Amino acid sequence: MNALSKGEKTRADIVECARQLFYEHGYDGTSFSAIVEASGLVRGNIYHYFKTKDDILQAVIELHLADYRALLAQWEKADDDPKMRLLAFVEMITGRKTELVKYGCPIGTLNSELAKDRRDLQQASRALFDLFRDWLAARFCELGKNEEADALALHLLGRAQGIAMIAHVYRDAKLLRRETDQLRDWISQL
Amino acid sequence: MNALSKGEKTRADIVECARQLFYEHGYDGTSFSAIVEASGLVRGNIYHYFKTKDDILQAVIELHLADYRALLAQWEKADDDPKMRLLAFVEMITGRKTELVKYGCPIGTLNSELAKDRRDLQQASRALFDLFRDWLAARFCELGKNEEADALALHLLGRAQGIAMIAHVYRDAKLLRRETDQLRDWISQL
DNA sequence: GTCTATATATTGATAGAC
DNA sequence: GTCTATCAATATATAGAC
Repeated sequence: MNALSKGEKTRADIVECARQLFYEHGYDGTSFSAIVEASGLVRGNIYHYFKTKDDILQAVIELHLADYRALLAQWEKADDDPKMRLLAFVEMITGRKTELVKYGCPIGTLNSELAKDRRDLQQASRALFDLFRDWLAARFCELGKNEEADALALHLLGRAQGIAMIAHVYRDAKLLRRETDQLRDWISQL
Repeated sequence: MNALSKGEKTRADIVECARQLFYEHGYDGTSFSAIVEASGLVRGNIYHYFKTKDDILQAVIELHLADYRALLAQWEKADDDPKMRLLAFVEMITGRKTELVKYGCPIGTLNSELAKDRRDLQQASRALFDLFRDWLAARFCELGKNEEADALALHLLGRAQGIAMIAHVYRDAKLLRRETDQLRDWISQL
């Protein structure tokens, strides 16, 4: 099961390479050639799989969505307590601090870049924010905060984005740790 | 006084146009040609004033620095109370909400973009963060929070960045207003 | 499905007459 | 200080033999 044909595997390889390159160098900062080289393909061959660079980004966003959906499902499975589930979100941040300090938040930096000049693509990548927004809001509902659930979800998302951004700008993992501790306190006191 | 020679005025025009273009479309998203056109110059002429695009960015950063230094001085002059001075920082965010929702924070989005692939330039643009970081920390010192002044400054900067980012991603001015109200409360209760 | 060769546009940047 | 012409590099993208 889960067997991929050769073409499917090549396609999956391209998307995985592109995701990492987009994360490390940005969408605009990643050339078609860079993706081709990283994938071990030959120059013109990539066009057999993707017509345009924008198509690759769409596939990268879908891969992100699938991965994060699986992660959220895992958090829900691991614990029934809504506060523990919210803490799992914060744990993700501290657990990924090394890459966050180096490259920033994969969702935030992507959206931020695309929002400037590629509003069509930004709309697609905003689905990643929506995924977390809705999941977090559902947890706040579980806590009985139905009225303010969405506002609380956006607040927490914003806090997380701010932390990731400052930690990225100053390349400071200690700051990230200190700030996530405050987030944990905030959740505990809800 | 303050008279600019023709060359100096042309140079200042280029920098002002570049600043706006970098803000609206990003550094990488702004071509040399775009700056030339916006400045009303002729194609090759811009190289008389700036050897490289990176040089233009340096000048843009310095323009930003000068403007923000003047703004901070104005806030200090307007009120002696440290809390009121901190509130002036928050007022800036709400006062600029239209452009923040449209293009994000000029400092944050610039740093975020450059941090990905142009670490040399990011280091220069980080001076803009340092300017606010040091100024905010000085205000927390005035409040007697000497030990935690820098941590509080970075916390406030992060909160502001997170708010700007989410408001930008969702193009939502109401969210920005709601979140800055919370920042105001946070400052009042210090 | 793979590979070579190439088209076409745009980029940042330069040389040199005026 | 202004303008024209142009360069070299790189970008995305295509055609077509194998």
